[in-house]
Amino acid sequence: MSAMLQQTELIFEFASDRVNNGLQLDEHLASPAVIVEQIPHSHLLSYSGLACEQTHTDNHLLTTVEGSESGDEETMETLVAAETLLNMDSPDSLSLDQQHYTQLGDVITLPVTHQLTVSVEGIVGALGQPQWVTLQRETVAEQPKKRVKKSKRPESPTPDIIFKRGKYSKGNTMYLWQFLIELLQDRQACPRYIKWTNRHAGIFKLVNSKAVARLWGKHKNKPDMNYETMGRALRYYYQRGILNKVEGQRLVYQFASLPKDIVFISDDEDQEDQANHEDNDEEGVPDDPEESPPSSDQSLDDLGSYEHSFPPPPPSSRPGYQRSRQTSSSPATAQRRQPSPKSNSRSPAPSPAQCKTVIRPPGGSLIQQQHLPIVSAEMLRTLQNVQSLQPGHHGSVFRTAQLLGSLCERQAASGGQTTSQ
DNA sequence: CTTCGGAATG
DNA sequence: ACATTCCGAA
Repeated sequence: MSAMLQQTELIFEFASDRVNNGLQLDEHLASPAVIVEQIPHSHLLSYSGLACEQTHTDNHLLTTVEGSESGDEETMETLVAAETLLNMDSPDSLSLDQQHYTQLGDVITLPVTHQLTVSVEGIVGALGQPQWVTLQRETVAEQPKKRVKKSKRPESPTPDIIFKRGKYSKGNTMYLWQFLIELLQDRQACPRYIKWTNRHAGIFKLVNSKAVARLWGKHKNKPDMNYETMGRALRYYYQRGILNKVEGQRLVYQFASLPKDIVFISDDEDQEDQANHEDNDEEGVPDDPEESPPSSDQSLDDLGSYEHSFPPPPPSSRPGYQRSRQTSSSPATAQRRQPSPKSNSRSPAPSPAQCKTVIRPPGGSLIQQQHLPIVSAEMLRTLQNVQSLQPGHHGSVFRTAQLLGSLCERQAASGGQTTSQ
C-alpha cells in the first residue's frame, strides 16, 4: 500500500517539480500538482490540461519561432520577438519556482512538493543532496547520519532542490547536463533540437547545436551563448565523467552514466541505433525535419512539458545500486581521465548516473493544449517505466563497443541481474 | 563547422 | 565548482 502510494505521489510530485525548469511551460504543471494531492491521477491530468491551455499559446509561439529560427540566424528577428514574448509570459526555465509558484499559489504547491519530497527524501535522508545523488548516497553508504558535514557542501549546486520549493533553487541552478536531460525529455526540443540516439546508452545528439545552445543561453541568461561556448562546458564534462564524446558522429555525446529512471519520450522502444550506421539517425521519427533545410517546420505543438523529478525509492524494491563506488561516488565509474592530475576520489557533482529523473510520458503530458489530456495510460506507463528502468551505468568513453556492451548488459540485466531492483 | 583543451575570469 | 569567454590548433 504505501508503495503504491508513494509512486503515485512521486509522479505527481515531479509533475510539479518539473515545472520549475519548464522551459516555457510551467504554470500548468504547478496547478496539477496541487490537485494531485486530493485527487487521483486522472483528475490531475485533466487539470493539467486545463492549465496548459493558457500557456499553450506561448508554447506554440515559441515552438514555431524556434523551429524556424533553429536553422539559421536569419530569423533572428522573429526569434527575438518570440523570445520576448516568451519571457513575458513565461520566464522560461528560469525562475519559475518562486514567481510562478507564488503567483499560482505557492501555498498549495509548496506543501505538496514538500511533502512528497520529504517522504522520499526522508527515507534517504539526504538533506542537502541533489535529488539524483540522493539515491546514490544512500546506497553507497552515505554515512547516513552524517549531516554533520553538511556544512561541507551547503551550497552545492542542486542542494536543496528538494526541500526547497522546487528543484533547482531559485535562480535556475540547473547544470548544463541537467538541462540537456530535460531537453531530452521535452517534446519541444527532443526530436527537433536534441534527441536520443541511443537512449539505453545515454547517447544523444544535438541536432541543431545552435538551437540548443540558444536555449541554454536563454536559461542562463547569456544571450551570447553559442555552441562553441556551450561545447566547452560540455567538454569539461568529459573529465568529470559526466559526459563522453561519441566520436565519429558529429554532435553526439553520451552521458557517462545515465539516470536510472529516465522516462524517454517519444518513441516507444526506440530505435536503438547502435553505431552501425554511422549516420543515419533519423528514422523512426516520422515527422521531424530536424535539420532539414526547408524552413517549413511543421512543428505542431507538441509542446513538451517535461517533468522530471526524483523517483522515490521504490518501497518494495530498494535500489541497491550495484554501482561501484570505488571512488566514493564517482559517477563515471572510475573512468580514467587521461590527464587526471589530481586523483579522483571525489565527485561532488551530482552525476546523472545516480539521478533519478523521471519524465513524463509523452503523450500528452500536460501540455496537450488542444486536446484534453488523458492520461491513465500514461500514468501506468510512467510507473512501469520507473520500475523497469535499468542500470545503464557506466558509459565509457567509447562508442560502439560500449554501446553494444550496454545493450547486452541491459538485456542480461533484465533477465536476471537486478541491480536496479 | 566541429572538436579539443589551456587559461583567465566570474 | 561550474561554467563562460577567448583562443590557437586539428
